[in-house]
Amino acid sequence: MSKKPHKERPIMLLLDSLGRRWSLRIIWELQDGPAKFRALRSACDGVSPSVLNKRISELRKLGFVEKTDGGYGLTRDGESLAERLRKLDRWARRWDKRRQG
Amino acid sequence: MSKKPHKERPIMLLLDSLGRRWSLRIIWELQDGPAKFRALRSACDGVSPSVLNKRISELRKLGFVEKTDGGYGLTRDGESLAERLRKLDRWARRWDKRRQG
DNA sequence: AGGTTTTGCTACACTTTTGGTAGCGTAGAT
DNA sequence: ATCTACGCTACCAAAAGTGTAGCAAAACCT
Repeated sequence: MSKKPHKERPIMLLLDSLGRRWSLRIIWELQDGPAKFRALRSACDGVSPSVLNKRISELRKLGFVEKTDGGYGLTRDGESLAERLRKLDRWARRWDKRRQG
Repeated sequence: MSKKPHKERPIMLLLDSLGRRWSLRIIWELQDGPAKFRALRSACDGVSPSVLNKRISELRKLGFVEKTDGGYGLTRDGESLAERLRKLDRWARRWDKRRQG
């Protein structure tokens, strides 16, 4: 036992926030540099602006995204998270090979 | 250029599937061993059985979860993904400290 | 065998979230 | 003044998720 209640654990906050549509994708799309609202939107398969705006607010509140002069960009933490996504990307490729030969 | 279209890339499949509610959480909750449907359900804050069932099917199709004698458990790939989540957990704690001191 | 429990899971009505389109208000360039 | 690009809001439709009740099958007891 001696575990903190789930809701207080940072990982739970992450699993919950990032387990929402477009959250991870947005970070993924920002990894190569800042993007403006509309550009980011079309990079994310044309996600609706209302949702995009909501996600951006959430990600800013979590400290992953910030407004820069070139549009929206990743913060230090955002970059760090993006790096984890790149590792996941490599993992995903191996996983995919295993799946379908 | 020379990038594959997004939809064909494994990472996109992952970002899309795991970017759904409870997907990551389910894997997280299964990391300590198999769990039966109802136990898993209450571990996941009482997620509704319809959604849980849908998620389990998806995760099984992706090859992360399988039916074992003790309930639902992680496959090799599932374990591997769970290991990544544990790393994310450690990362999340550092991130949390940075945020709120 | 008969009865109780436990199990995975479906059905259904309801709420929340997301999708899709139109377009406003501001700012800068012409 | 006009045009363009911008972030973003409003609106409604569609999809996804919630919450509760409960069924059918299997497992567990006498």
